[in-house]
Amino acid sequence: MDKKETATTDTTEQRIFDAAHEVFVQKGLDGTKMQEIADRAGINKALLHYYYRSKEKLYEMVAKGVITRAIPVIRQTLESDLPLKEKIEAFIDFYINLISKNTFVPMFILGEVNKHPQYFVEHILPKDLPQPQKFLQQLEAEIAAGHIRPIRPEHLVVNIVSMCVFPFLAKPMAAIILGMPEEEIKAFLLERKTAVKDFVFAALRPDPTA
Amino acid sequence: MDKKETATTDTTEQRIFDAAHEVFVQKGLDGTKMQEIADRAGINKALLHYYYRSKEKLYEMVAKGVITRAIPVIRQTLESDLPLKEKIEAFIDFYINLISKNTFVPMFILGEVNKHPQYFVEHILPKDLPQPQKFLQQLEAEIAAGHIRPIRPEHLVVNIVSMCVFPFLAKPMAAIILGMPEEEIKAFLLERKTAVKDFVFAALRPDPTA
DNA sequence: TGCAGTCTTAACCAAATGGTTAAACCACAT
DNA sequence: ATGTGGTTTAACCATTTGGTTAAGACTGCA
Repeated sequence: MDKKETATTDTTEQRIFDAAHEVFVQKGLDGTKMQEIADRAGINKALLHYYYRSKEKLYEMVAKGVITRAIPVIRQTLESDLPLKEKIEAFIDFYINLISKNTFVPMFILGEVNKHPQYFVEHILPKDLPQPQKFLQQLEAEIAAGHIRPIRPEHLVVNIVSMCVFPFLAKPMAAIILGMPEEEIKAFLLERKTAVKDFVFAALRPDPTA
Repeated sequence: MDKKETATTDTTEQRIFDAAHEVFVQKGLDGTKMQEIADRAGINKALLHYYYRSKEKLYEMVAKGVITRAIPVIRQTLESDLPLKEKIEAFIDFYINLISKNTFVPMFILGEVNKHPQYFVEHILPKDLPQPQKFLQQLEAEIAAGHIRPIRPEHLVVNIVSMCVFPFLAKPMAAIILGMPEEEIKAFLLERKTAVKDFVFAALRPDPTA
């Protein structure tokens, strides 16, 4: 019997998982010490190995948890039948809401992807990723109909994701460079929900000569 | 006499610095082992401490080097007297050129900023950062003159930087999600020089009813 | 050639780190 | 009360890690 199948709230196993999630997400695989997870979970370090066998396996479970929590909603957003404009709005809302509630997560994912790309692709990323094809096709149809300005669809997707995610990544530096105190930068980041939509739709307006 | 003042090309000290730069930029402070730097520099590990005294001091010098190499050009771009459109173009060109030649650097900077924000601000970031005020004022003047569509200047700056930097950060994942092989993703990233400009200027067009 | 200063090496050190072990503890069933 | 299986503990282990040390090698100068 696999021990992990019996996990319920507030068991030792779950407490370890929650603590590990917090620490791994902040400090990544290399920066996380097992003793720190144990301290945070309020347990003896040997239990980490009793329940999860190794640091790497614990990390793998945590990382998979982080990724698989986002996947269904990304998939729903990308693959739904909503009209394009509403889909873009839903996508932006989703991304900014998700990240503002889990501010360490994007940095964690990107950090680990860049540090251990092979490992991440083979062990953490699910095989059935959401496919942007439907979204891209919708975009192409709107361009062909002259409703929006021509743009290579991949660039639009990358632009939107960039503008949603990066400001959270760069928050400490942005606060300094833009001269914003903590409360102000927080408000600024939430304001980006409307700012990004506004910018994207402004960019997508057809040329007046078209 | 401060040993570091005598550094010239291909001395042991410089070889250590170059090796440390490569490893720190890829693996960050936590993930970097001193033996690895020594191996890469082809020297005995004790020399790391002889020349740089500690891991932290070596890291500090490398990180400062990374930051200070970019600052003068960012400052020139932001604070120059170029017209706004040309300034935006120069900024985008600069950022994408810089990053495509140092693909690990943005991840390094963001990683370290997020992991050790206090330390980074106090020890690595120079006190005299480039000020975006002139750029922001130019933008406000153009908005007031009706030449460009109203946008909160900070959002525009953040949008531009986001679209320049993030795609390089997310390259491994983007390649998978967009189904692009290595050569194609490279070309795609360089293509973003024109794509980002195009998008930004499209977004800044005044509304036809204005 | 000798000397002093600098550079380099190999061995060593103490602490940290991920992991192991055996015994104690706990709950439940007989 | 005893046995059993599962959980937890404290001590321990081997390796890794950043750093130190002392001796040898090298260089430049008188």
